Amino acid sequence: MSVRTRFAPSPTGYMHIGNLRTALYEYLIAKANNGDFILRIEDTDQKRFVEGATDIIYSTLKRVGMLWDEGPDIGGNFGPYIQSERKPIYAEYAHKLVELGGAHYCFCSKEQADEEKDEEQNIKFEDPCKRIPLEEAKKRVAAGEPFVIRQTINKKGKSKYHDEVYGDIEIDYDELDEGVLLKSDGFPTYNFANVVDDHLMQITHVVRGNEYVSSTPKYNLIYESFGWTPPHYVHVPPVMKDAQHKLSKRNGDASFQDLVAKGYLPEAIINYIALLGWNPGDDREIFSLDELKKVFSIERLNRSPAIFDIVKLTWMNGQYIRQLSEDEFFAYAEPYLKQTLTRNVDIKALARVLQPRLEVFSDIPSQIGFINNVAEFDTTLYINKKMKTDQAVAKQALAFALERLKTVNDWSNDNLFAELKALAEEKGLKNGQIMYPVRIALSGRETTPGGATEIAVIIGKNETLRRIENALERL
RNA sequence: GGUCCCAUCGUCUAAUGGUUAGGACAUCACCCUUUCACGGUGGUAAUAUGGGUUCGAGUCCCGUUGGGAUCACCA
Repeated sequence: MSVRTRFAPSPTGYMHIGNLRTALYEYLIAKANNGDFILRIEDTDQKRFVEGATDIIYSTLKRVGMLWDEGPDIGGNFGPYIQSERKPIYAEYAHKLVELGGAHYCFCSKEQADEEKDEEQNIKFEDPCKRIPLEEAKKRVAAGEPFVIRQTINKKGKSKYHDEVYGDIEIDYDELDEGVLLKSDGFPTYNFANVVDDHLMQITHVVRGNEYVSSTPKYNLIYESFGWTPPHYVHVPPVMKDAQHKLSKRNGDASFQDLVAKGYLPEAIINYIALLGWNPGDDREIFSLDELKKVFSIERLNRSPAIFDIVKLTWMNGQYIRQLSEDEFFAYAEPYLKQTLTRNVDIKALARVLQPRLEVFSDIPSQIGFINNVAEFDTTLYINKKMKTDQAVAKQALAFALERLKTVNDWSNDNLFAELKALAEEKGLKNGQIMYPVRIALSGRETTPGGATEIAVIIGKNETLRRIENALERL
C-alpha cells in the first residue's frame, strides 16, 4: 500500500511556522516513500474562516516547492478536498455511527452540557441523552428537534496505541470525553471530520501536533466502530518561541510570510525548520528540499519541543545567500537597492560587494545608506590602531590620494587598488594608512560593505574626488 | 486539579549500557585582510535532582523538581 499523507490546515489566517513544519514533515514522509501528498482544507468552523487564507496556503506551499498531488484546486480521486463541501458525507457517517453504537443523539443545549460538568471535582460530563432509547431519539430528530451527535464511550480500562514518535501511549477510557461529533449546524467537528476524511482519502500517516496525543484514543474508537484501520500516528512536539510559549500567531510571532518579507529565503526557512525536531544523524545541516526527501526518516524525529532561534536561521540564510549566483542574488537584492538609493551608481558592483556579507536582505538599506550621502562624522573615526592611522596621517594620506586619483582614468577596482598601493609604497606608508582614511572619507562609517577602492568604483570618480575634498576640508 | 508527554552546552542537536559527552548557531581569541564581513584555527560552555539496577548509566527503573499539553458545538 502506497504512502499517502495529508496537510489539513484550517484557513484561519497566515501560515505560521509550526504549521509549515508539519506540512513539511507530511510532505517528506510521502515523498521519501514515493507516496502522495494531499492538501485538504478544514473549514468546518465558519466563525473562524478568514477570507484569502486558502490562497496563502496555496502560495506558501508553492513558494517552497511542496507541491501536492491532490487538492481542492487540482482535484483527485478522493475529493472534494474542502470539508465544507463534504458536509453530506459527514452527516451520513455520523448517523451510521449512531446505528453502530459509537455515538448517540444529544438534545442538550451547550449551556446544559456545561453545567453538567464540574471541573473542580473533576466530574466529567455524563450526557443524560445517552440513555434515551435510539428509537425515541430518532423520532425527536425526525420531528425537527435540534440535536448534535455525540460520541459514546462505554469502554473501560486502558486504551493503547502506538505513536511513531512517542512510542506506546496508554490512556484510560475514563479520561476520554464524549465530545460532539456533528454540530447542531450540521458541520462535523475536527474530531469526526479528520477520522472520516483520513479514512476515505486512504491516508496512511497522520502528522499533527502532540496536543492530539491524548485525544487520539477517541479517534481510534471511531475507527473501531466503523471497522476501519487507523493510520500511523506521527505526533510532533511544538515549535516554541521560548521555553514556555509556543510560537503562535496570536502573539504576532513570525509567520512564513513575515520572514520572507524580512528578506529570508524560502529555501533557508524550510531547511532551518526541518532541523527543528529532526536531524539526519550526521553533522550535515544544509539541505535542499530534494535532498531532504532522500534522507528524511520518521525514526529521527524528536520528542521534545524546540525553540525557534532566529539567530541561527539568520546564519543559515547567509549561507544560502552566498550560494546564490550573481544574477540570482541581484534579482533578490534589486528591490531593496532601488528603494534606498537616491544616487545613480553602479548597482551591480554594489550587489557584488554586498553578497558575501549579507545575512538578510532587509539589512541592505542600513548597509548602503552612506552611498547616498556621507553623514557628519567625528574625525576621531580616522584613528585606528591596527591600521596605524589618526587624523594627521589621514590628512596627509587623503591629500596624496586626491592628487593621484585625479590622474587615474581606468576606474576599475583592480586598477584603483594597484594605484593606491603603489602610492603608499612611494610615500613610505602602509597600505592601510592610505586605504583606511580613504574608506572613512568616502563613507563616514567605521564599517562598510566593501573596501576603499570598491566603494570608489561604486560611487564613481567625480563623487569620490568630491568626498575626499570635503573630508580634507574638515581635517 | 486529574491524565498524558517532555528534560544533554544560552539555542538546535549527536552519542548499540563502555567516547577526553561530538557537531552547528551564538560568544571569546587568533589568523587572513584595504574596513566590515566571508573563510580558517582554537577556547569557554551541557547530561535538572535524589535513589536504585549494573563491573560500568546521559542511556534502564523509581521518586523529586521544572516545563508543556489536554479536560470546547476550535482545530
